[in-house]
Amino acid sequence: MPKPRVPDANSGLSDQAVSRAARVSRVSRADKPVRPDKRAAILDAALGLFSRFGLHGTSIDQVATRAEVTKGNLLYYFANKEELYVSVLRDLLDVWLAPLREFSVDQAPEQAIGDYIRRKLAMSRDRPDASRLFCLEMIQGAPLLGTILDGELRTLVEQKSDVIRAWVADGKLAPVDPHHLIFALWGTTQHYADFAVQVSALTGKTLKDVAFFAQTVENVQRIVLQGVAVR
Amino acid sequence: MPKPRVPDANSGLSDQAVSRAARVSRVSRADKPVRPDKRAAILDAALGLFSRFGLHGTSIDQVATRAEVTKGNLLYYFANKEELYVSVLRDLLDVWLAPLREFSVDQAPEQAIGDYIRRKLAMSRDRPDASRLFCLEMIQGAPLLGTILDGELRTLVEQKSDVIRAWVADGKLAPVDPHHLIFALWGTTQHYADFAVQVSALTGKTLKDVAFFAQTVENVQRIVLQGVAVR
DNA sequence: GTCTATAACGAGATAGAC
DNA sequence: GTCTATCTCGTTATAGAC
Repeated sequence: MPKPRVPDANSGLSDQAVSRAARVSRVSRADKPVRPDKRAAILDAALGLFSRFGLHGTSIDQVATRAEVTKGNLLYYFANKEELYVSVLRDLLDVWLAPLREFSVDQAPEQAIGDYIRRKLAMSRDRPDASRLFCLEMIQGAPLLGTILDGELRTLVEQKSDVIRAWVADGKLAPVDPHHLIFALWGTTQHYADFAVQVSALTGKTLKDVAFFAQTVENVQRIVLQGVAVR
Repeated sequence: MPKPRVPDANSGLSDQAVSRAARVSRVSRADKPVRPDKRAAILDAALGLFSRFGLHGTSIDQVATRAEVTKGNLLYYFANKEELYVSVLRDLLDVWLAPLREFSVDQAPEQAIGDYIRRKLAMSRDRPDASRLFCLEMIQGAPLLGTILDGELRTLVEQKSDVIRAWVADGKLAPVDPHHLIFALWGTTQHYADFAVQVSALTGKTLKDVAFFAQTVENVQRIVLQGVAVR
């Protein structure tokens, strides 16, 4: 039996690489949801589940159900479960690395670092699933991301580290090790995505809350910026 | 065949919740490793696997093999997989909360925060498995830890938050929101455990490396302490 | 308490009709 | 391209001998 689905309007979430326009299903005529391409719907459903329950905690059937396709159909698009998982990961890599790529050399250090914090926190707010998925990968030793990420990320990090080193040399920044500064930036910002449950349990708030988001940006910026400022 | 188990004195596991004397297997006569109690061996093996691959990524058989018991025997000690998992979690809770418990009211803020950073980083070094396991739990929405942790942790955090608030009120600390400061402390320190693969991929070092550990403590302390110092 | 054997089930993947 | 049916295997959990 065919199942009628509730249309569900697309409340435009627009701008930024951070957004996820392709995710939302649109309505064609009356009741039948139309997905531009089913592949994207599957990837999207998979992301949502993998990022919470991991590869083994998620069944193909669950993904299929969520994507509103059958298991058989899913396996027409993706040869097997692992291929699906890796596809999700690879598709997400650019989004994931975007904030660091934008880490600007041309700005003053406080500006560059402050902006980076804001972007990363926006990522934690808009794409917590991405954050969680990469976190899960890391915890397991990045078996499937290993090589892909290692080379690309390493290069990127070394680039940005050079910038930071230059700032320190120019006396524009307190003498911090670039790697540790970057880890601190990652740690403080990703925490709000990966430990969102804990954050909301303790504060009663979510980054979706506009005021709380602003307050978070402000606090993280204050701590880190003052932490690396020249006295 | 019944196997003779050496009673084996409990060589006091002494200092710090952070150490893990019970893990190491010892040799009795010639070649046979003797475990004080099998239950502990199972819990230990389970922790190692669960903290990497999660509940669903780990099979009972793998745990049994690692603990050097049979699957059947394991299920004599723990009724089912989930009970084993929860036992691991519960046994670890005190260890996990220890650093925050020691967060001292009697010290000066810089001292208290600096010490806390050191203790948390020592935890990331000595018990990365604990850190990873709780991280996995959080990512999944803490389904099994939820109530246990929520109440206890919440109380503890509120206590410490009051201390921080008092410091701020007394002008001993820059005006930071206690919650965000605590999140920053957690994020920066736990990152070295949960993302250890990434850290070692980018720096070539581990917290086990004495010099790197010292350097890490120093950098994190510098950033955070200067970040919350009164100007 | 500890073992082996096996029942019972879930999930990944394939086959083949439409 | 999409579906249903089915094969197959790994895993959980139980039964029962020792």
